Amino acid sequence: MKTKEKILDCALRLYNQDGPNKITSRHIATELGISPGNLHYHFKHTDDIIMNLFSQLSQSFDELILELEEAKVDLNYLVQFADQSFDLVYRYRFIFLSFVELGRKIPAIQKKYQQINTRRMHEFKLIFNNFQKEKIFKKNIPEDVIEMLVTQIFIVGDFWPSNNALTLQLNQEAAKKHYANVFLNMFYLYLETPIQAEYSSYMMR
Amino acid sequence: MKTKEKILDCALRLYNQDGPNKITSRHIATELGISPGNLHYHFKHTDDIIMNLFSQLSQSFDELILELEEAKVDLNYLVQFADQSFDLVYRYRFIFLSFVELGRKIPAIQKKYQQINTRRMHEFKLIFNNFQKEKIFKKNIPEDVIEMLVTQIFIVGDFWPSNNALTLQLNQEAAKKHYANVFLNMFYLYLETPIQAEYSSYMMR
DNA sequence: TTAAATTTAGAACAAATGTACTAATTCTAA
DNA sequence: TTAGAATTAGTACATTTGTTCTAAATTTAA
Repeated sequence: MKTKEKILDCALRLYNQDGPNKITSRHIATELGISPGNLHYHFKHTDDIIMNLFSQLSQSFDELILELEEAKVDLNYLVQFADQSFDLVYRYRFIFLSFVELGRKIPAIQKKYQQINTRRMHEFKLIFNNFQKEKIFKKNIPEDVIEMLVTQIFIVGDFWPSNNALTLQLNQEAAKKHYANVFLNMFYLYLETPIQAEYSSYMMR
Repeated sequence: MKTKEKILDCALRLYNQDGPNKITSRHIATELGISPGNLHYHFKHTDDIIMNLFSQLSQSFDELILELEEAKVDLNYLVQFADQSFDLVYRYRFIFLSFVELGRKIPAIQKKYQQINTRRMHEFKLIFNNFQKEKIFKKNIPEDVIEMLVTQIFIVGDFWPSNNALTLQLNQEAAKKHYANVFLNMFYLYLETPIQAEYSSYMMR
């Protein structure tokens, strides 16, 4: 593996472990057994490492949403999307655990997040409208209640690692399972009654 | 006002403005026009200031929950509780915007948060069970769906300032209004159909 | 093989930051 | 009024951190 990749991998691991505030370029260099001079040859600024990791994350997210836009989304697909999203969020959890501070320090992060968020919120509104047409969702739900559901979904989807870190501190598998459940249950009551039963089986994985 | 109070007020303002990472004890001292020596006479460690502010917050929260535990909670009361909670969260928003990092740096913060969280989650489960008995909530909702609702509620309740900071960046009044709506709409579908209409009027404030 | 490019180590510098220390000033209570 | 306590200012020090610089080592390509 190239040194540049090694630095990114090591940084991701240390950031996830101790948070980006506690980890300095010297920590990363020491952990890798290279000199600080070498590290800064590959990344002039320490923030470039964080920005680089964020770019990895946002690219993966872009790909996920692109698939979503092009697929025929049914309930099954939605569960699968949630699964993949949760994996991604866990992999780069240090970003979500310090999102606001990173966004402040590195404006490009905040800007890109806004793009992704706008796009996925729009996409989910379409999906839910479609669910209503196809009688997966109940028909008689006010427009703005659905609108708010989308906001709720993404707050939970982005900040479950923070909730986990502050309370239960579940490990990867347990956390994923628990919060994917919390997430998917957000639209349980939106489902048509016959679908609810079918949907429950997804939950029992 | 005593110097100690002035320091706390000023720190709260600056932390809310720029985040606790960017603000040092020197910043606070300069802003107040006092010397760093003076500031550290009142707070030996910079983190003591943060801890002190967090104690203010958690005390207010404790009081809110105590009221909740002792009151006969109906829908009206719940809306009022949400309102007060949102005011409190906004007032100390810097904490919620950096919750995980602060919890890591100052373990007492994390510990106290866990206490509060356990308590309010327990209380909300009781309230919702009661709502089912009193036919405010629908009867045929699975136990664990209600259980998850409580988790969802507190993730949204604690991290709406983060979502706001990263996306819409609404100011105090607009943010409160918007996210209180998002929050209260989380249990719209849980309400018995006749109650839903009545409940809508609360939303239109 | 060898010259150029790339990579690396290690030292050094500057700025920031928490905090300790000392002396002066102000306040308080007898 | 005055001695002691509390408060304040200002300086200084140690540590951390990002970053730069120089020279050595290694790799690459002709």
